[in-house]
Amino acid sequence: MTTTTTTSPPYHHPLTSNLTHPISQKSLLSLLTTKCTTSLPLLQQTHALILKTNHFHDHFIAGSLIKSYSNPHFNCSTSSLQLFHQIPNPNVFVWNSIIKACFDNKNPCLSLLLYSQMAASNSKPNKFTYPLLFKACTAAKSVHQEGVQIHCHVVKNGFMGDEYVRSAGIQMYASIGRLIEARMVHDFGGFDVVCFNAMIDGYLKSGEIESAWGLFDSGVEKNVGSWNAMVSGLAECGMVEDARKVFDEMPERDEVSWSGMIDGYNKNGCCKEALEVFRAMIREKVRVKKFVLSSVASACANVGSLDQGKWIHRYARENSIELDGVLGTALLDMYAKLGRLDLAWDVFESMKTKHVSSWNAMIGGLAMHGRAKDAIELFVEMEKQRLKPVDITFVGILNACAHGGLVDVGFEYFARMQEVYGVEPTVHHYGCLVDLLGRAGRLAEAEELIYTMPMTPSPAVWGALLGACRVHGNIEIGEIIGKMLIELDPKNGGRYALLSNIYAKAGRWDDVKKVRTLMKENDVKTTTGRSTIDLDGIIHEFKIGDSDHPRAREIYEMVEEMIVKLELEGYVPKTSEVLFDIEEDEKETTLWRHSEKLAIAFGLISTSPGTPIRVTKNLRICEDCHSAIKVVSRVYERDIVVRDRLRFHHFRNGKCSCKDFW
DNA sequence: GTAGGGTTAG
Repeated sequence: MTTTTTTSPPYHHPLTSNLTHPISQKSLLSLLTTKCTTSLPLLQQTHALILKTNHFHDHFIAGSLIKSYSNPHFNCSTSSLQLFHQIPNPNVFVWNSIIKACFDNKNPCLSLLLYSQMAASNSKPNKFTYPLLFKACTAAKSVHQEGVQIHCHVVKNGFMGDEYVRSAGIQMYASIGRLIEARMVHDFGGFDVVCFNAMIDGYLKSGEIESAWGLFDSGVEKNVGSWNAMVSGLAECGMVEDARKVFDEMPERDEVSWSGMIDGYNKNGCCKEALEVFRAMIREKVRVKKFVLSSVASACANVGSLDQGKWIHRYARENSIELDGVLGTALLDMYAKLGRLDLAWDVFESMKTKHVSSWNAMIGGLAMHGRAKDAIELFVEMEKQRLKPVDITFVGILNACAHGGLVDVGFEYFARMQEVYGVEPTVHHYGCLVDLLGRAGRLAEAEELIYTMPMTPSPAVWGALLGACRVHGNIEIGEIIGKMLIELDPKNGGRYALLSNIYAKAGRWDDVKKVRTLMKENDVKTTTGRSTIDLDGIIHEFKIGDSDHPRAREIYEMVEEMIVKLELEGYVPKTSEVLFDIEEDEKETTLWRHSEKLAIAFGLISTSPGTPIRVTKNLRICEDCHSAIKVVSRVYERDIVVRDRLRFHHFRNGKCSCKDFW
């Protein structure tokens, strides 16, 4: 590279300015695949360098450049297309690169269109082209049309012998439940383990568990991938115990097996088990890579384990595992969910590569803590950086507005989302709006919105209104919706609980009883309320009326003490929070056995005065616990942070950060 | 010379 002139400043490329010899293809490629994957400006400079050094006509360089620009987090896939159009007579590698670029940027239809142009050009597709096309058909939901055609092309052009081509074909057909076609592709030619694994995966994704077992036990030679497919697939079907059995019986395990098992537990809400598997993984000295760490961070977030979460973070640091867009996001989300917005923010700031999801997680985290204004400020910053917010970003913003009572601002953002960013509102966004109006007590408008929204309201949307009816004591609307919701979603225990609460609040105990009978008839399993508290890395879990804890006696003694102290302070139990009709004094006892109160009592006796107490609850916090904890925070002079299913409550000196608005 | 895991919402 010739760089220096004496008069004007030299052309200065930060990565290669000290090169004295002409730059080679190899070093350009190495730039593209390392430094340029995290920085758009560096990529643009490298692009300039490629043009300047006359390497652009090299198809391999040009294709790689397309690939670099197609990195979804740069959000500039148009650059890939523009580049592509500047390449005369692209070869198959260039075609494959642009087809993949479109696919990676969520434009699979364009991938298919480009394929038809490719077919008309001099370049013939190769074995790398077809797997991409099958995936594009899956994503474009056009398996029946283009998918079948491409399958024909594969046969005609003689690529059915390639196991990766067939494997992608199997996945494509299985994705829409066309298992017969998938099986035909699988059975083509001789046995191949790649296709075998894809077929197992396809069966399990379609819920055909018996068929998956049949194939798995058919006596052919399996590899780790086959066992892995069973582990993840079974867990995905909700059969996490069976997945565990397969995992235990595996002849050998690789990193995918371990992370599959951890994810499997996570997805089934068994976060404690997920963490146990992770600890076993460490014990067995399996090399931990960042893939696993992000799952584990998410498990820590769900189980409420701050100490373990910090351990993960430290582990990453000590093992030089970079906080990339995904792991960083998982960690910051974890800290936010563990009540440590400060640490979440540190991670967010330190991330070199922030994905849109990282911003989403940070905005969502602020929303969860009731920091509506900060969430909006961060969104504005995101706009300044010309990042394109997505649907989830607006879910976060609308939630922030709902929890902060900013009704008008919420609606402004809802409009902005469509007009400025072209994001189509989903049923989730409407759910947020209903929540927004409902919390603010504007129930009639919320109801009106449900009737006029452009899609069928999901049970969650009705649930938001029902929740609002409960908080604002609107029995008329609440009763109608409650009944309808139960009809719509008869297995969801939470719905019965809400309706029952509404009746109880109105003192209609006969109706409360009816709800209970209906629940029995419909054989509904309610989710047991569970509260956890993390003490020195050990998770203590409490259910309602729990007496399993080794210090149960002391805990209940503490509860007795709390009752006396709180009642002196004028606290009155909210007995309408009890689900069923029992005697009034019994109701109070039941309230005092709520899991969050037990956890706090345990926290009070096990930590020194002044230490903040952090409790995580799997359901929404009940109104009675909320008002009791406010008083506890004042009487015992403790900061108490309760995370419930939806948000954080920071109690201090008799007040809660949610301003009783949740 | 090109593939395959992980995060955010619900």
